[in-house]
Amino acid sequence: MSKLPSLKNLSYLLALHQHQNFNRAAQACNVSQSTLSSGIQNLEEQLGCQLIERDHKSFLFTGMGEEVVEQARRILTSTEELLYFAQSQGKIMEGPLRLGCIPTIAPFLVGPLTKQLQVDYPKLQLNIREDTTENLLHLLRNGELDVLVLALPVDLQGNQSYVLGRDPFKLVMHQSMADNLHEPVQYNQLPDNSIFLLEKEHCLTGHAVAACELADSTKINPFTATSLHSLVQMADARLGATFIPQMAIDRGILNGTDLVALQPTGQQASREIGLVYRPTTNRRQTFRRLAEFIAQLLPEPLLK
Amino acid sequence: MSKLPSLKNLSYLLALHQHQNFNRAAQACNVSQSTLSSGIQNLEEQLGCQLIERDHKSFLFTGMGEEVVEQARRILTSTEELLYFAQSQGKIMEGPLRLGCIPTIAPFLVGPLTKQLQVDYPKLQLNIREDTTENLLHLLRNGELDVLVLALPVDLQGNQSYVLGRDPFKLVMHQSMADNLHEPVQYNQLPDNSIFLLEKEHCLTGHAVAACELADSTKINPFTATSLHSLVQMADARLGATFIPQMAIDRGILNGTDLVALQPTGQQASREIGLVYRPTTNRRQTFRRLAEFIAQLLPEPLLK
DNA sequence: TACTATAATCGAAAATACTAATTAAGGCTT
DNA sequence: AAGCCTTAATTAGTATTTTCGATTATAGTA
Repeated sequence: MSKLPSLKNLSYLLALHQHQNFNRAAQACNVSQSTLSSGIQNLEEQLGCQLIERDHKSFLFTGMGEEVVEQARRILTSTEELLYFAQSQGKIMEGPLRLGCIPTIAPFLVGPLTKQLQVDYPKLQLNIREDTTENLLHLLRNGELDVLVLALPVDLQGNQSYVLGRDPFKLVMHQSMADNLHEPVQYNQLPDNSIFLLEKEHCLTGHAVAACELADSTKINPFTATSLHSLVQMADARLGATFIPQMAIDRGILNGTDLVALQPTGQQASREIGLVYRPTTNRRQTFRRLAEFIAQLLPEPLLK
Repeated sequence: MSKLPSLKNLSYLLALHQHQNFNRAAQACNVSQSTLSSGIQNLEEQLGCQLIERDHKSFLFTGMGEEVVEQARRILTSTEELLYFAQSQGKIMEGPLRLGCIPTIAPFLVGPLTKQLQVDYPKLQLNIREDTTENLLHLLRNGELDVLVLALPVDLQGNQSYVLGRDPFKLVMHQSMADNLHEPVQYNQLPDNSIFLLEKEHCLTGHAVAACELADSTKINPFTATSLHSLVQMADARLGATFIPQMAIDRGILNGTDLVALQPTGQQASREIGLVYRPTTNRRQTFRRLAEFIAQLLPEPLLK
């Protein structure tokens, strides 16, 4: 059996991939440029294949190089997790935890979550990153985040998940608009272009349309908002109606407005909230505990 | 960030876990006992926790030690895969491939499979291990096998799978027993204790009973067989009837007997055959190709 | 008590990793 | 086109780490 590549050299390769420059990568690794350079050459020799195409001025990762980077990232992430796990002596609710959350959940979950975690698990250092589903999944893969709170269903790309609970959608509109409507609201009672949604980057848009069975796209206004708060303001300005998740309403997003929340059409007019983690993790116990913890903060907990 | 443990030291730990003896483990690693000993101590220091409890005469892995071993195994397997992948230059159908297969599939698949692989991919070195589902899954986890052919459904324990196709069950009995039966056979026409099955270690037993909707357990003879060939012989000796998969029949398991194969009851009286692999693998392309390859050898291919 | 087997320790030797300085080449500015 | 800047590779010397063989310490066994 040939000798295994060293983690050190693999980390050099990752740094080089990230910085695309030997000097900066070397700096990031706290070694000299020559060390990194020879480390990479070493690796190429051990793996018996070319990872980067060099020219005297610059270089380019080969296809094989890119694939090795991918796999190396997973190996290093696993090793870091092992180190962390051992060092924390199996204390599952202590130390840093990097959590990613989508923008249509974060503002309404993070407050109560951090507050309650502080009470129950004061040694847990929660680090939260808010971004789109797609970006969060990328960061999870790269080992830059440990766990995500997403709205399901979504292509988990090989990751695993716990289903935490459901979050009902409400059809929100100005009081004056709601007068002659019956619940659940039939959308054909609404004028064309009267429903406002978020930009399509937000998974909430698709989930709401599907869950609330809004088949008639002529009701949807082509102008999109960038946040739930914008949607609320637009509805309050009597521009039209919109879908708002119960979580946001519970956290008072409609306070100080003249908006009402009506039951929309749809067998199960709600989205599912899930906790997503790498299949290779060794922090399942932590995530399980966290899942139970978050579930109890949702409008309709499903877990446990 | 603390320094990562070295792969070498992790492999020392694995060897020690396997051999439960410093000298033998060191021999297996081709290093001296002192090297291995200090490697382990080094690892404990880096991880900041005790992995083995020592007494001057012997030692014992701690709970943490066992968990670290588990995770280390995964890391080393990934790294070996990376090495193998790079060294084979992405040639997906070359080199060694360790395949596990259950005993109710292997004898009827391996022959045609190796023969045809030899023609299409002569550089692929297929290494086959026959064992129960449970044992095979264990070997897959430990990185001692690369891929499994199993009958589904089964608890994949976090592994991933391709569904290859279906393999119908037939109710096999002596010609003289079949005379006054109509297909699909109603089991209440059969005497008590007249259906013979395999030992319960074989997943075929459960799959056949479920797929063929054999609800009445009084029909099942408590005496169990250890192989399909035994079942066939018992049926040929007019002891009773049994379920035999189509794959086995196609490969001539009934040749030279006076047995007939009847259609059993059941909406879908068949088992599913799947190819199972680790979620962390980087040989998906190989497995995908192999899956397509195996599928075409099944009675009812589903893939592609 | 001598003998065997075990794992830890120690010091020297060997292998490896690292650095600073230098080289070589391409692109940019003047 | 000359000079300068940036880039990655190379070189040679140094520092660090790894490894080994020998030894020690301990416990069980004949």
